[in-house]
Amino acid sequence: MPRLKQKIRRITIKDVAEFAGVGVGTVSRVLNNNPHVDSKTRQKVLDAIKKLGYIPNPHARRLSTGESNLITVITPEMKGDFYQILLSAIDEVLIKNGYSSLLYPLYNERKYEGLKKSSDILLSTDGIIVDGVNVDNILKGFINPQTPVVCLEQDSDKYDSVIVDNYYGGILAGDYFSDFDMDIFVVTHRKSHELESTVFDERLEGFQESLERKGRSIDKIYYVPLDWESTFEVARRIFSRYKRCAIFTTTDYLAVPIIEVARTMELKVGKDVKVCGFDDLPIAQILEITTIKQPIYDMGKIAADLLIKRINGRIKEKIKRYVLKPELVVRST
Amino acid sequence: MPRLKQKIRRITIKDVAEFAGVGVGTVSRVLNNNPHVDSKTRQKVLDAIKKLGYIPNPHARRLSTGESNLITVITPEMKGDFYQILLSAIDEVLIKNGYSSLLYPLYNERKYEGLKKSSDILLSTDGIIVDGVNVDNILKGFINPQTPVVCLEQDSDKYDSVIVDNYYGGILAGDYFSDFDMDIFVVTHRKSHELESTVFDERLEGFQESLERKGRSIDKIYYVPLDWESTFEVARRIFSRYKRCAIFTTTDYLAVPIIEVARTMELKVGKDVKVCGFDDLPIAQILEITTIKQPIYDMGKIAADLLIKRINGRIKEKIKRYVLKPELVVRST
DNA sequence: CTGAAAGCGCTTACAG
DNA sequence: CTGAAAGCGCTTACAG
Repeated sequence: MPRLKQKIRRITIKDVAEFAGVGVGTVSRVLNNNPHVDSKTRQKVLDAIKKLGYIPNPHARRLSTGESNLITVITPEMKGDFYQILLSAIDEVLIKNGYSSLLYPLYNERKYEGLKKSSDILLSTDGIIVDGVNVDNILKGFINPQTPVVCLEQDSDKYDSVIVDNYYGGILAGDYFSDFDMDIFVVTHRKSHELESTVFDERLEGFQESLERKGRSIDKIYYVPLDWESTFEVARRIFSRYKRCAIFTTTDYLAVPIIEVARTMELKVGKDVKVCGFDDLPIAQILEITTIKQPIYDMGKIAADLLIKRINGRIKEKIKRYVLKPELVVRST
Repeated sequence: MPRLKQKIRRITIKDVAEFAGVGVGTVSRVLNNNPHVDSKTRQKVLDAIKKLGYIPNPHARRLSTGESNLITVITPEMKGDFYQILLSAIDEVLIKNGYSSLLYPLYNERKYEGLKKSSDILLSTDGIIVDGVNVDNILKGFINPQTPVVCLEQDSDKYDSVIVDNYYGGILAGDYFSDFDMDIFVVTHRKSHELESTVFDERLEGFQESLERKGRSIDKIYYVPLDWESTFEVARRIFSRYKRCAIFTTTDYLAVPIIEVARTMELKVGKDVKVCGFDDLPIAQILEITTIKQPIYDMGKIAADLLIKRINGRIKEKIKRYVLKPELVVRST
């Protein structure tokens, strides 16, 4: 005889059934919009629910059905427009299929540890989408082997993956820049932490490779943290010496301060100063930045679709792998 | 006889018990680190768990205990350092008390609707922290009346709240500026959406009030969206006319582009151009921006502490209300 | 269309 | 220290 510890008794489906004078099964059917319920009975139940202020217990439902209708979405961070778009795309697909997303951004070291420790969150969902970070370390042994996982922006030989050909994107930028008769600089970010993405390096490599093929080379690479403070400094340093140059930034995010400094210094951006970013973030569209467009929305959509299909067992193949191609979008910079 | 739909059978506590030759109760005790288990028995169980690859089912646990050890954290968005700090502070308290946070950022309209509709997420947690957005609309009727709620940066006459005196912060900035013998401008953001915060207006009001008391007034208010693109434009417009002025931005975030433009135009920031922000974000510390410091970390910590205490029934009062005072931090701008 | 009942996988007071 | 069993609040196949 457990549970003597006096808890506040919640209103349950049983209370509703009693009040409405029906069986619990009928209440459950009403709750689940089962059409095989007489409309009068349905109304009685609905009234009882309202009267008693009944609120269903999702845990009981999940235990009973074996499904949570929840999807865990793990991201390395959550700042910036990129994730806004990605998550919107994912949410759209999930909602359409009756799922909700459970966001788990690893915005600090502790959050990462927390994931390893209290895998409770991962265990309670029907599927997992992991962006950017290497999952095999994190998930191994913590989740049910049956739980489907889709990797985004990260290769995996264990799970499905949706990746973007960042190297190819770099090539595109390099091909575009190789015609310019000016010094070529790169402003990029160097991975400084296990959890950070390697995409910047891949983009840089492609860029370098393309230039070499065309007999050109990078005149200088500036490494900056992923923030604007430092990039402003770099931009001022560059433009105090060079009034004419081409700059490739491995993300649009870093292009912004550069363009702003150039404009403030009254340099002709798009003519004397060429800038090409990467990602095609909303800010690149607003500021009309030439960029390598990454299909962020598609990435999210494809990943979510894939996961849903896996959950429903609608995929036969062992492991699926999507490689999306970025494209050059020439705008005014 | 339900559940004929052939599901992949999970390994359960029962399998482990059988394999280890003990009762399920004992397995449960091992799982929950109950000290009253013989160390040999414990080892047998542990071996069985490993052998079978057993993974506990959190839904069953939650149904049984009536607790989820989960806290929902609702924020109006998730961009920027502010939330990083706030969430870190909250997480720290939660983890210490054995809880995990479930992040629910309302980063778009759909997400907001989703919250109203699928209240599943809210229903499954032991408590809720809501930042910025007005909760009464959202939560009314959706959550258990027993579920404790703490409002952050938002007053409530229904729930506990932790707020910052933004008006007073504006006063502080006004008092500071009133001595400067130069034109005074404000760059701020106007609430354009139900979900946006009203803190900027409160700060502006305090600022205005203080200046009036000192016989001064704002020469011009610039309203911008909460992004840097527009703020750059505004900054260039201001500095093309005024080489000497004092600018109050209702958040540090907006101070950054202003300072950068001023510096790039080689104006003397801190001497000819005075800038005071609000929040004391990390960026304000890095760029040494004078600001009105908001105790972000404390806000999160106090809110989380309060919620935990509520959950544990350690608070008698009907409604608790904390009002934190911001303070002026004079740095180099 | 509807009710009674089994079962989902745990926890825990009880009785050894 | 340990096992048997009740109970958490749902869903659903079964038999009307």
